Amino acid sequence: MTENNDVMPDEMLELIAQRFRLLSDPMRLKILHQLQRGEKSVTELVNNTGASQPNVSKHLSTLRTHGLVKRRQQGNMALFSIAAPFIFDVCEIVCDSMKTEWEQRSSLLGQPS
Amino acid sequence: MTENNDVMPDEMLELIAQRFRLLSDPMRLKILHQLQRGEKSVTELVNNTGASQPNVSKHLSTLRTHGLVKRRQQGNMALFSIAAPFIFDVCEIVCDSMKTEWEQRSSLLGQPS
DNA sequence: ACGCAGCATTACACTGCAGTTATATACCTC
DNA sequence: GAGGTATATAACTGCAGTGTAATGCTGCGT
Repeated sequence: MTENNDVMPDEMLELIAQRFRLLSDPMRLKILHQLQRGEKSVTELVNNTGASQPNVSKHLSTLRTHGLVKRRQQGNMALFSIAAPFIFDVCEIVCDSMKTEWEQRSSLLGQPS
Repeated sequence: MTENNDVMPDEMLELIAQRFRLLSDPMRLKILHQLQRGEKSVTELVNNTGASQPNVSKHLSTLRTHGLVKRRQQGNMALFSIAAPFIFDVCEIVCDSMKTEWEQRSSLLGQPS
């Protein structure tokens, strides 16, 4: 049997999973959240996130490789900014879902049957 | 300095990242995609995904632990279904983003400057 | 030219997690 | 209750990816 009801090749699933994986790290989310407020240099991100400089650079590198951020060189420093606004849409949905579930839990606890 | 501009505690980032991490595995996406078409038993999922039974069970277990699917026992078998519809919203956004980027690439290639 | 600040890259240790094998548990049928 | 089916769990292995320390590179100021 193993009917694979087509409509969704494994290759596609890999790509989608990869994109989610990029968002599955707290430090990367922190960096993206900082960038949401506009272009920032590496040093600024280091200061605002509390991570080490190599760490931030590495995250920015992978984010850029996968097209989530873009880089602009200005004199001595590198300025990064968001390249894929869809990020914030998915984050908002996830946040909302957490909020909703939390409210459901507390309302259930609030009025015991 | 290290101004942490509040508005987004690390604990929250951990939770969000965790949720994305659940969606960052192709096999789990495959399972969820199967469940999108309705309640399924473990054996059905095993057949439709091609994964081993322990593997599917384990994924279902973690998905359930984090509230993404729910379980209903019926006689001999366990029926699983989606518990967090928001999943498909975020997947749709990600898919759309990939599609958009792909079209941009191909349109750039299509009309060389 | 020299020294320094900003950033990237390398090599490496450590951790987490997916998948497998083997085994345990529950239920159904005869 | 014996045997088979459906699912869960445990222990283990291997790999991928995160963080760090050390080093390299580039452009700026003096």
